[in-house]
Amino acid sequence: MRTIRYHGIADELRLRVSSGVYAAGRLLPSESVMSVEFSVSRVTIRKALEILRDEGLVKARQGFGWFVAGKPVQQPLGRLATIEDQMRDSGMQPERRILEFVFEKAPRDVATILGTQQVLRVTRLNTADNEPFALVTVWCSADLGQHLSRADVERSPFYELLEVPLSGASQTIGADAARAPEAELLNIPIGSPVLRCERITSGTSGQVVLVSRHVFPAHRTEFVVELPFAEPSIAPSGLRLVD
Amino acid sequence: MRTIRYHGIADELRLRVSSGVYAAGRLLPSESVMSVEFSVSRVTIRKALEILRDEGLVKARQGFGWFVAGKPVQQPLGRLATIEDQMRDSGMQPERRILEFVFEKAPRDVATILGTQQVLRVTRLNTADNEPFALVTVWCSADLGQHLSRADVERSPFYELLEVPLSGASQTIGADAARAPEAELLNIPIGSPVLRCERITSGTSGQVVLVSRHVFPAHRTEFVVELPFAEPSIAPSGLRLVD
DNA sequence: ATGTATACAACTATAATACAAGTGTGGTTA
DNA sequence: TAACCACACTTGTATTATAGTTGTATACAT
Repeated sequence: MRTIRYHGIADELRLRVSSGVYAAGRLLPSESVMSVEFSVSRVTIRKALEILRDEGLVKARQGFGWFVAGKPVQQPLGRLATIEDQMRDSGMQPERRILEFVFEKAPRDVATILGTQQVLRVTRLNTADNEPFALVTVWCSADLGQHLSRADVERSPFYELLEVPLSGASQTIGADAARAPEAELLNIPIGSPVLRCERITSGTSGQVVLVSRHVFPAHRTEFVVELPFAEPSIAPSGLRLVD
Repeated sequence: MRTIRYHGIADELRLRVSSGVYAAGRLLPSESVMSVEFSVSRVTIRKALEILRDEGLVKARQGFGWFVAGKPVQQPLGRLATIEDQMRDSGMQPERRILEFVFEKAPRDVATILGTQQVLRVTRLNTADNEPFALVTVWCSADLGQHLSRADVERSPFYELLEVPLSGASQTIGADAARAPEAELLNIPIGSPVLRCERITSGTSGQVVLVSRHVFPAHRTEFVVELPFAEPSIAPSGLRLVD
């Protein structure tokens, strides 16, 4: 299977940036240096860097260099309140009802993400004032889950029960039509639109810890995302920290 | 009865694609390579591949290669960029068709957000590989829009045309059922799920510059949010309840 | 009708190269 | 001391060349 060169290079550079090999605010090696390191032309290196620029990971200044963009991009996203907080603020009573708590063989896609076949699956229904508003399925590896009991997940949020420190997550948001079982549980007509969200939560060492799927009735929920734009961020002048 | 060669080859390739031997979004071996592998001519390989293309399993781009289709376009959030670049990276050919370009009185909600009654409204249809992909309506104040022509917005993304520096945006994502007019334009059945987004883009001095509404067919799009650090919750961040 | 062989056009990614424009540094000059 | 300038180095941009890819057509064999 052929791969496009600069995609692979972008992957490698993304790894270095996110893993801290290239620290925040510091200059990256120049395009020429990198082109020698990867044994490709400067054009190809640029292509890879431009991908990372589009992702907001790095920035460039003509005549100066490429440097790792700071954290400000990530700040506004993290500041958004979670749904439970908002519900409590508006005086609602959030509750969760555990529907299933089983150790089983994971669906293939989940298995490949988690890297394990045997998993613990917990399916729960979140309600607010006795109105269902979210159907959640969480998978984690059977190893991790074997310390948990059904009573545990009924009492506390999942994240508090795991002894693994969590570091980050990737969240995918899409729309879909409600299928029969979930429609019944959520008390909505079959085929009515729902928000479908898949979240992959990773540990500090980068391994995938949790996979969770959420289904929300569309008419009751929406996502809000704050998007920061290219701020005038100028790296301190005269600062060249290439080791 | 003679067995037709390329039917068998198509079966084999279909198997590889659906079983994940050829991962989604990645390139297949070139026609020449495959013709050697199957010991047939390039023409025969093409016939097999064209069968799979008709089935929507793979796509081709001249001078680039064949790649596995089916993966919905993922829009990374957390950066303010056009999705068209993203689509080009995944090997698609994005185009936009301007449906309407009118100066008019804004709907009340848009007028209150923009702070103006007289606005320029541009409605366009984004396509990828001649498949409708997004229905977008953009409003900006008539003052700002009067420098623009229909040809301008046909050629370049809206952001590049405005002389006002942009600072950030707030985006609301929800699901909905497709209504009649948009369903027809997007070539989907009425009532099928769509992603509905409202984006409010602001300038550096905080004033609202653009209001835009986007409608995406659900099966073709999803949004991705990268969260650097896990929120203290399994629930997706940014989700809010609709009043 | 089906498959092979061949040729060529159009397109893509990459390489190699050149030059413009911006930045920091250090030396020179007034 | 302060202003200036030359220089090395950077990114930004454009051009040309090339190998490899799909798109398409034609001739021919089975």
